[in-house]
Amino acid sequence: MKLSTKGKYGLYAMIFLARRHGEGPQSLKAFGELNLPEAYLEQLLGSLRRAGLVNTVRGTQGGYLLSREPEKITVKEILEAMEGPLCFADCVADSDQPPCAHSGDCPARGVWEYLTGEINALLGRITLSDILNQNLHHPENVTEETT
Amino acid sequence: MKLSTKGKYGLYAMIFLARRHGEGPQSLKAFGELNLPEAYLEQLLGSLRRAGLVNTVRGTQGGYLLSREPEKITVKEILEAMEGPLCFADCVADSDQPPCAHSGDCPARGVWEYLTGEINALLGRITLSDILNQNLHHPENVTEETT
DNA sequence: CGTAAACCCGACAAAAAAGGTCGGGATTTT
DNA sequence: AAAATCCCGACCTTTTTTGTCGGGTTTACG
Repeated sequence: MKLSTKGKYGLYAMIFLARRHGEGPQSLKAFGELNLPEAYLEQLLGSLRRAGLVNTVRGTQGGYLLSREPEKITVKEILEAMEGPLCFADCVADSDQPPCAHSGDCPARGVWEYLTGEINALLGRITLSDILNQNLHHPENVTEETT
Repeated sequence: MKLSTKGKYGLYAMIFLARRHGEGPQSLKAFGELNLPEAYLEQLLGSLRRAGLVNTVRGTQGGYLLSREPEKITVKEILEAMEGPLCFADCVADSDQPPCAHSGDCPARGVWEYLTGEINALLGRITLSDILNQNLHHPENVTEETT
């Protein structure tokens, strides 16, 4: 149960851009300080662009910049751009999916849906500016369930 | 961002056992109704046993059974047994891990820690009996963030 | 206008992980 | 002893991940 480097690098790149927000386009070389494979990062930035999270300026002096304010970009969007939508079981995401072993009354289905919803909500609550400000609050609702 | 079949099959198997809880050992063949590759499932059940989640009885009339009551087994334990611990970035799980690109003040680290904690808590709250009873309540703390 | 600095893009490839299969061994009941 | 089971490691195939590479396109600037 781990995140791929795509997701990690993608978030690192976005955090980098958030820090430089307002300072004009950041060239690929500028990302050098992150110590990530440059050619690979270029690909990832392409995905982020196609997902509408970054804008690019071509030509000399060009580079990448956030398409929106850091407080309007969530971790959910970034990870989804890099790794596709969160999906615990195909039968949940894709409606025309096979039997999932126990069609009809599959008892696991509820779990997948629940988890997908909760985790997406969680990821959707965290923005780039929250990260810069280390503003990651624990929602104080964790109702104790210890029998 | 998807779960592997290991995680899925593992949970399916555990739900199956939870349903038959109290009915004695369930042989591998009994799992047949789940329509999963038998030889593969056998492997997975081995992992579940080694993780202490199922007990086995060998010999004729043998099979697998839950090692504890369904309300004492969480989805977290099951998924961890199948896929290893949740880990967004190595630097969080493993303390002697390399630079993670921006050692020192890595701003992403807080996110990984936060997410790991939240998701583990979430998964740890769901038990097999919750699943059988479709008792997946939304913790009513989801503070709306829609600006 | 020419050149250099950038991004853009598709093809390729090595390595790792996923997803199984197989054969035989060990245990236990009957 | 035979049959039903689990146990285990070795092996294999396919897919995904994690990149690399080469060349094309766009644009600022002198």
